[in-house]
Amino acid sequence: MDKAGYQLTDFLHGLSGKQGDEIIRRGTTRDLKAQTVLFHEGDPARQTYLVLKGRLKLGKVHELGKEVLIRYIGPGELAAMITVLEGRDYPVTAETVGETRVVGWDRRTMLQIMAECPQLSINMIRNSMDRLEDLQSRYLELHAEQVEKRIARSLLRIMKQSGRRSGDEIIIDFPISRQELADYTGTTLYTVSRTLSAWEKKGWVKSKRARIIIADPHALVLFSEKG
Amino acid sequence: MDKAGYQLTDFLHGLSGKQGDEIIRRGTTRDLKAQTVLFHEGDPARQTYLVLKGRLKLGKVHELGKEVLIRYIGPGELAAMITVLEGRDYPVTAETVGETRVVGWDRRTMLQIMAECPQLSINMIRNSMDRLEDLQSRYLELHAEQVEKRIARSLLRIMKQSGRRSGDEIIIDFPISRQELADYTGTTLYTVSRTLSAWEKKGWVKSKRARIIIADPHALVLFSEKG
DNA sequence: CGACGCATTGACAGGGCTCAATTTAAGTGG
DNA sequence: CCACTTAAATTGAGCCCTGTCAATGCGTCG
Repeated sequence: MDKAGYQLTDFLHGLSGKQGDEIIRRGTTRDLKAQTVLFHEGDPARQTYLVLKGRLKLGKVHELGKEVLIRYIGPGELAAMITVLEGRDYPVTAETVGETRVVGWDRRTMLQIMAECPQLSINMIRNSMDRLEDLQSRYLELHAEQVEKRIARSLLRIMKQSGRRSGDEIIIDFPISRQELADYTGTTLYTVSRTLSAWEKKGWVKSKRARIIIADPHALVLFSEKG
Repeated sequence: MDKAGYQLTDFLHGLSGKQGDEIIRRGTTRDLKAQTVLFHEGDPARQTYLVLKGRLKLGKVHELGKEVLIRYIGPGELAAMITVLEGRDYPVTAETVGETRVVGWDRRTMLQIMAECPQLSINMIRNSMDRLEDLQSRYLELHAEQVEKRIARSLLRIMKQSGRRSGDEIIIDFPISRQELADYTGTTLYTVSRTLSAWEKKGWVKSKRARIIIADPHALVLFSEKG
């Protein structure tokens, strides 16, 4: 959506095309189907992944059932840097959303590349600081804000990250279920469902099964900020 | 407490003493009194701080009153890296706990140092990944766990970070009020007070005004893990 | 000693989670 | 193209956890 924000978190930002190509060549590119699970079962090795196309859904599970959705990782962003730096498992689950292409590097290669190209380290810090800030805000909201407001903010956040404008409306262009929105917001699918129903009556959103269209972004923003 | 964990997050880890001294010399060392507020009012400039002694309390405020405590920053850790990398304000509040000594670098100096010494970037990434993971866990807990368990986990977390052993007991060796523990846990001081009172009857903790002693760490761990 | 801030405790209400029952929509195979 | 299956979404009812408010107690410091 926003090209500037994009490049800000882009792993390869600030490099020449040649350097970037070389770095990507040294990793293993893989095309993944929707709902492929990474990091755990079926994943060959501990690698750090760069998303080229599609989207990774990072989550964290508690005791059977309870789950939170940490973040969606879009093109240009890295996942599982921790495996490289600490050499241990990354304690989150990852699943692809839609057709996804990633590049993976193993620990040794990644450390080599970082040593050769300091700019990458800087980019990684920026990106992890951004994520930290994002999570800090959501942490605060989870404690301080009522569910409906939080749902609004979640929608807006996802919209900013992966929205596609169509006239006055904004379409979230990947499938997201009530359950997932609930996990992202920190609530239950029931509450999400009720809330979206209410908003649909007000004309703020339209939704089909796992598809959400924000019909009146302005109203949502107002609601999320004052209520 | 744990020297290994310490070095892991140490900004200067992996450098020779000489290099470290030189880097610190290029910043501005300052001694701060308890409850000095950083980052905002009274803070001369946007700087990145390294804590040498004492402790910084990072928080984030919502609308009047509501506040969450993001993290305590101990010796060897950095705060406000974002100001260096993005050149903008760091959206959290910081306050010193007890007598504290910090070194501050401005944006330009910091970038120079990083360029000269890539190891620092690596350390910064490690540290921010650790924090990210910590916050992810707390985010999950805030959503999935009941208050009492969360309070237990908060206490244990703080204990690990700043506990001092004394026989079987562990003393948290800086003053922490009910309100602060509540902000850290994501609850209210009333609930914290009730819970601590109950635990005191069970002999799990002892507490005086703003001082907490964990009398039976084992029981607390068991409780936090099962219930 | 008085005053202020921190802590305790009780009573109460309500937001939102839980559980259960339907309805709707999307696949699937004949 | 239609029955059939399965997953997602809706909606209602009830209740419990925990936040809110108010009153009181207690330790510390000027």
